[in-house]
Amino acid sequence: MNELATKYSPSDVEEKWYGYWMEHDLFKSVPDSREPYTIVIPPPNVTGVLHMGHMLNNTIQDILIRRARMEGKNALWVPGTDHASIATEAKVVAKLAAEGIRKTDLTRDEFLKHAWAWTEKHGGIILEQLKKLGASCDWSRTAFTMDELRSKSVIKVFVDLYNKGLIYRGVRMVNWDPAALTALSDEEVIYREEHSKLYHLRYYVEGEDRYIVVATTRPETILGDTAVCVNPNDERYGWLRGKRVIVPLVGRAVPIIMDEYVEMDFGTGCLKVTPAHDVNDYMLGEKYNLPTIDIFNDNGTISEAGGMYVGKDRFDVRVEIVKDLDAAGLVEKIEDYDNKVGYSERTKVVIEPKLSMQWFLKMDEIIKPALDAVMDDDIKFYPPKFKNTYRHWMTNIKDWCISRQLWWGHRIPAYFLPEGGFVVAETVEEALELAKAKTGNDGLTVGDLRHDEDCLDTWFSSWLWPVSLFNGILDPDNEEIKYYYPTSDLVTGPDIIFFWVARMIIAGYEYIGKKPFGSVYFTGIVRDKLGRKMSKSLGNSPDPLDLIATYGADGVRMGMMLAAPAGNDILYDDKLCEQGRNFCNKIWNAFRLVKGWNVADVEQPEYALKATAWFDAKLNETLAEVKDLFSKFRLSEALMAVYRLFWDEFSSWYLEMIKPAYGQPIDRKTYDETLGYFDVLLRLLHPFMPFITEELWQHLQERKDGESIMYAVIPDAGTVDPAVLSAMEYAKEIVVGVRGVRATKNIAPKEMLTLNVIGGLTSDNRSVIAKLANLSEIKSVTEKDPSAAGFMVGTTEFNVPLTDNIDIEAELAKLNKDLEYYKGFKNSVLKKLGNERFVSNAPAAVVDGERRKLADAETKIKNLEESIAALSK
RNA sequence: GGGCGUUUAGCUCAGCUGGUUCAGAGCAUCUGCCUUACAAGCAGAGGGUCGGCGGUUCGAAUCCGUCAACGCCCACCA
Repeated sequence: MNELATKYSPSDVEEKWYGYWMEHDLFKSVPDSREPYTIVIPPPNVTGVLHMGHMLNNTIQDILIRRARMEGKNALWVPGTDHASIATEAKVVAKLAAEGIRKTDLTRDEFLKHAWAWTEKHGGIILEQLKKLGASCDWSRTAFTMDELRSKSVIKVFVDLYNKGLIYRGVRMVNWDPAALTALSDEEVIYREEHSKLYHLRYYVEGEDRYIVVATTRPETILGDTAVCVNPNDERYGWLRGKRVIVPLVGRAVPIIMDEYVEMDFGTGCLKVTPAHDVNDYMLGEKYNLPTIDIFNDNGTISEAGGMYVGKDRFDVRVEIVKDLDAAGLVEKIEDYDNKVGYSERTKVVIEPKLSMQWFLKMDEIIKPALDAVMDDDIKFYPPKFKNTYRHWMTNIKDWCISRQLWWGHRIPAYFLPEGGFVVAETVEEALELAKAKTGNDGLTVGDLRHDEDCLDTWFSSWLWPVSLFNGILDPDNEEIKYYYPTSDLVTGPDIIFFWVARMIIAGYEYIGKKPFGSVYFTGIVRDKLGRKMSKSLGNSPDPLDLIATYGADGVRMGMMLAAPAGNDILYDDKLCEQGRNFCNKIWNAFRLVKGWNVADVEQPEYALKATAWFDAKLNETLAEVKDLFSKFRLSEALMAVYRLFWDEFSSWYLEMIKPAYGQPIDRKTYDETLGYFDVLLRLLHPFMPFITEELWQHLQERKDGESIMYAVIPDAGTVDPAVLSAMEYAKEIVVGVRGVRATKNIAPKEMLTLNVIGGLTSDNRSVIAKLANLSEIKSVTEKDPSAAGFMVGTTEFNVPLTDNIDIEAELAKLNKDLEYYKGFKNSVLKKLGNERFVSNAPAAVVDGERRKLADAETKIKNLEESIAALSK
């Protein structure tokens, strides 16, 4: 053990201990009599790879899990992956395309075979990456949103909600993704501000030479115009009442309708109405019974119904039609215009509003318990500002479009009947029975039923995650759901608050009648130094595995946590990981130091007794502080508290205080006993830095096979005597004062000095001061030695007699500067105390405080003046 | 167009219901050190009129108003 290298080398250590933890099943949890602490992982996309966001998120979860485990709780972190319907399907389609295979050439089953092959090949890579980070998930429970249990749960829930009348099917205007060829939910549409054009087009009045001008950002949609609308109060257009206008180029005559929906101030005050391709126009169409002309194919090209430009892409047509309109003299003008355009979250193409038959979940009633739970803090959000966001979404919620025109996902359990209509059932056999009952036709066979082609939105399975992981849908009374549910904390990004968090809360109440988790910790977004979100597409994100290789998993974990207050974005910088790595090295070397000591049950010298009494207090103080910070999810502050405890208090101060003379024995308290300082420090650090702490903890004492710091309990804080702490802070200031004299006077640390204390020193820690400042003597004197360099701590003046001549001018200048400062300070206090209203209004304690400040300042001024006088002689 | 949040040292942030020298921490910077655990280190030091303005108060980084900058969320103005 004495041949430890001077630098910590993470790679072998990490592999070794992760293997050890796995081999001994240390991550495993089963229900028992202990209090459970449970986290379900936000399931990453099954074919995804680890990015910086995962890194942050999962580090936090692991810290919480490990800490809970060390508090004696039965800690369970359940891992798993999400089938990510649209994202995965897009990847498979792209892969097939590269091989020259089109999705449309395949049957559903053939396609799914490819998709499963893809999933098996790439699936789970991300989970392996999490292991490198040290994630202490119970891998025996690894779940998948499309495994058998989860799939059955989803189908059962669909049927149940349908039977409750909460799921319905109908033709609605939905967000259509022309690349993925599917409907999307409102949440899957991202709006972006764009610089575009506002085209002013001429619509001639039928049979007249007069025309009106209509402004539009989408000239290609005139192919689907079935009306023009003006505001009935708009005097400019009263004459249009009852007339019809000619759609430019198209030549179709469409009616003028009048509705107050139209803003008179916007554009020209005339609105073209295309009911098939705009949500508002659709409403107008309904209201005025307008025909709808769907001019687009599913892939965004112009359909036969468009009549012109058939088969051409919508954006090409926009350019072309403007040219043609212009040639025909039908363009009044073209203005620059900024508007919001909706894009598909996944495929990044412009969304097309489209009328289609879809499945929806009614939201207005089902959300109620979920809204209350968060508003009443039954589920706590950290930071709480997200309560607002949540409430706003919940109170403006619309029905959830849950069907997708995709194959990779949970197929909707609806079966269409030959005579029209459909039935909904968990299995085709049940569906057949229902169909027979519904139609009265006993001759129906399974072959007569047509299974709905659509599958469900990915989030329709992940919203069940905290429930389905414990089989709470299929078997609501099982031991596991009763023990682990509600889970404790959820750690996730605010970007999926609606997609996932809100919906899990809804499902939790609907299916278990209880909240799914007690607290939600929203992490920030990881950004680069320029403030840009780190992403693969921008190429500004380091590969987390490279970082782990460079800095060690512990170093990276610490680096992430140093900059990650709850809810704040974190600006990533390699410096952070460097700091983490350096800290590992510090811990490593502190261990090398103490391990070299000769321990024995020996009587301790005075300075060591003082040091130990103080560090006891300091340690307990930090234990309490860290516990408090954890309870508030202030993890970066908790880490900083431990960091400073280890580096400053323990290494720089305590170890220097007790450092034995070469070969001298030292007592066991520092490291050679259970719950000795080193042991407790490692325990405190372990949730943040699991690998190095396990490595050193195993070196600390002989351990049994299977024993691990993972289950070493973090002790509760003992009582702290604040007087012990402040006494040592005072002693430290004196030491710093002497060191300052050494630094300015160029005196080597090994040269012993005498310290004169004017008026004498009141301190229990003289022995510690003498040791750390390397003093041969601490002497009480009555006045300053003119050849000494001085400093002041509190109201006491100290000086160090020097053998060399000192620079009297410099010393005087320093003293005078101090004197000026304290005189100014005294004046401001005097002014305050001279203020009648302050003295009569402020609480007595505050006034007393000011009086004390005044007395202190006066003492200091007197001391300084005496020193100056002595020096000036 | 609505709502929310942020603005404190060069950087990232902490400062809870106004009052103990409250203006702090880490990093970075500067100076001196290869002092027998650690140069990925040790010792010491410098650095901010708390975004601007106005108000409440004996007293404001903290409370109120207002302005500015930045960020996020939501919304059907073509």
